[in-house]
Amino acid sequence: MMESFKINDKSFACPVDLTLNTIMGKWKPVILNNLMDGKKRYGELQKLLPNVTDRVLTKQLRELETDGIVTRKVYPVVPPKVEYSITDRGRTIKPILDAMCDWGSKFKVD
Amino acid sequence: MMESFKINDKSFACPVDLTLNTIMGKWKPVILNNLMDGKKRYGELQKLLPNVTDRVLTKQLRELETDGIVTRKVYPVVPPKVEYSITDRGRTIKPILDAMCDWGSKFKVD
DNA sequence: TTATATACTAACTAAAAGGATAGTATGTAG
DNA sequence: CTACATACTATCCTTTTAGTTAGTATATAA
Repeated sequence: MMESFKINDKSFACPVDLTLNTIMGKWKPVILNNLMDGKKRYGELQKLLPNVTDRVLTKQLRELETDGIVTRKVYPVVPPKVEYSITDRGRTIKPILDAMCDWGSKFKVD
Repeated sequence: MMESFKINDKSFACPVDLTLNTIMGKWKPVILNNLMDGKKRYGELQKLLPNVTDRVLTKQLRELETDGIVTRKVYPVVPPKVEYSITDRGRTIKPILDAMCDWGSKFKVD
């Protein structure tokens, strides 16, 4: 049988593919970088990422949640209050983000 | 003025975005991993990646070439012979691929 | 009673990425 | 003269991803 890599029911033949699939998404790296500094409410994330729409922000957060990278904590209050934080698994992604940051930084201009 | 990161005329506000944009593409990581072992002819890559079509393989190779990650050497013979190899810049991506490989490997199942 | 704040959801559109299939160019071997 | 090998290119289609705009729920404050 062929070896495979699984994260919440999605299967990949190659570990790199699994990783890319998990942390890709136009806004996921920024979201993660922000959450590395501590938990954030939905509205805070909105302000930190002014160019992402609600629909997309929510979607990326849900995917990260499904993959066990972030947790979503809902407070039963009105108006609603929801906090997002990074999980332990999520923290293990940091070396990758750092490596990507280092590589990309070599292309800085003025 | 805002800082930015540029790779062949594409601008990014964040180094991670530049990196993702450069190495993303469904087949780029595999292509790169294969080229790390040494140059390959087009037909060899085709055999190594049996699930990618010509159109897409060519496209990914061209993008990698444009970004200075691989070089394309054409021999003026018939039938054609073209060799792809990784550049020095391309080799610097290895730590990222390795980090992604390590992370994804934690999700291995039987 | 009305407005407010917050975190969404719905319906739709647009753009990007990837895939399928078929075809092209041409020196050389037979 | 014909077939062959190789590395593509051209069309068209499907899927995936992202973006736009508008709307919802509801305890509380005024």
